[in-house]
Amino acid sequence: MPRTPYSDEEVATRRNAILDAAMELHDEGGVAALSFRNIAARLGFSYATPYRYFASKEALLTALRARVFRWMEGILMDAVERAPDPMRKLEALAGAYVRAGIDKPSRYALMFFRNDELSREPRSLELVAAKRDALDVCTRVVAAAQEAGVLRLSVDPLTAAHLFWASAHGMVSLQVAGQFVMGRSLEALIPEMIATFLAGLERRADQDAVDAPRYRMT
Amino acid sequence: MPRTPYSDEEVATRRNAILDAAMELHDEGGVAALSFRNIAARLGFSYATPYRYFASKEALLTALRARVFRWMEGILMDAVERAPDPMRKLEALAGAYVRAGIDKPSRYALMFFRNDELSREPRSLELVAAKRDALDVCTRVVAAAQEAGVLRLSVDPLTAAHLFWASAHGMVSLQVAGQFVMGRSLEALIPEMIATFLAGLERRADQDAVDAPRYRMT
DNA sequence: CGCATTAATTTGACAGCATTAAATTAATAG
DNA sequence: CTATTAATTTAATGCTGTCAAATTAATGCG
Repeated sequence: MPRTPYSDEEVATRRNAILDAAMELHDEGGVAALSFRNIAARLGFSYATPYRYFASKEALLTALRARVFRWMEGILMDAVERAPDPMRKLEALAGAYVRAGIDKPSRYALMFFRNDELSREPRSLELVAAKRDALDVCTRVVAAAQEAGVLRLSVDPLTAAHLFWASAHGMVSLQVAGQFVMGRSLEALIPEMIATFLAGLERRADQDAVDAPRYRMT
Repeated sequence: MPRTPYSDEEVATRRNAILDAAMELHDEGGVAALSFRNIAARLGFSYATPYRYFASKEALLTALRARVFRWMEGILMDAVERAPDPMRKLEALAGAYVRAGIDKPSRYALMFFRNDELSREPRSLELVAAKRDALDVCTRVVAAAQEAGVLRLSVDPLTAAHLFWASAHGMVSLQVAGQFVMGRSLEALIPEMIATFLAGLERRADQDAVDAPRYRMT
């Protein structure tokens, strides 16, 4: 005799609709424009309805973050697929990452910047998986370059991928935050960064194989 | 016959008191705990009083950001002074930067993360100067290492300082944001990053001087 | 059909926030 | 003591997230 609950697909559809609206608002006006009330108004229902589908705003932001990581993963995979050889895949990967971050700074900020930066992120298998898959794209390209013999590594590919990611992330987030001094253009710095980084990986491989290191951390 | 306005020193004193309280609150509970009402309550006056000294919360955050950059500059200078030789100064600089960011993540986040990431930062000579001075510490150390002959550069010291900063920033902010995959410790990655980066600078200097580049961005 | 039952949604309410305008207090000079 | 002006406080507005209560909607039974 009772009313039947929504099926899983119906719930998923509504969750997706909420996330679609949230992404639109976020793209348009940043995280400041993202409120349950705005989302509900855009979808035409009341302001408390999202609570049926997301326990809190933090939970909604976590789901949105996962979406943005998936979006970035798609961009990276596209760029890698289009590039002809392993070295150009590495180049394309870094370029696509940087371009995406600069084209959509609010999305990039959502990936990494948190308002309550002291509290731990709520557990979300979805988000963890999305992050892992995005990093995996990078790791695979690095490993492929190594296997093809065009990039010798002094560290394992996962470590190299982390370092590569950190370099690119540092560039993008400093740029997005407007930290670079006047007259420095990112277009000029990014190739420098990539070239320096790759040369550093190779140099250290040489040193490990041939010579005593010129510089070594204690 | 009128009441005399506050002198510049009195105004500065009150501004400083507000910023002190703001820094305390921010250190304790992050940016979420930082409200005009909390600051005023801690100082024992009413919630609208800060508006006499800061036009908006964004203006207060800008002033606080400048303070944090000054704080970081002091940490970097201390570390550099203590180190005996140019190469160890570079090492100490990077180490101190990373350690400061990880020890005080909320301060580090304040330096670079903004809530309304789309709007431009309000003009503030104070903040611009603080940023420049902090970067100058890095540039000087890089230039000193170059002049001492222990670090050959393929780019000018300012560019190298930017790249160095971006590398360190990428590591710290990924760590602070909890992005590194399980089992990766920052303590292990940071020396890798520094060694790779410095080796890359030198390798490229070698290539420019001696040989054809193994890899070059187009 | 009416009706009970349960899900989904809406509405109301609360506390907190930034911000501005009006009201109030404090200090000074005649 | 009082007029004048600075500094502060209070009031008020319109946001926000969040929860509880009220309401609407859908279902199956008699």
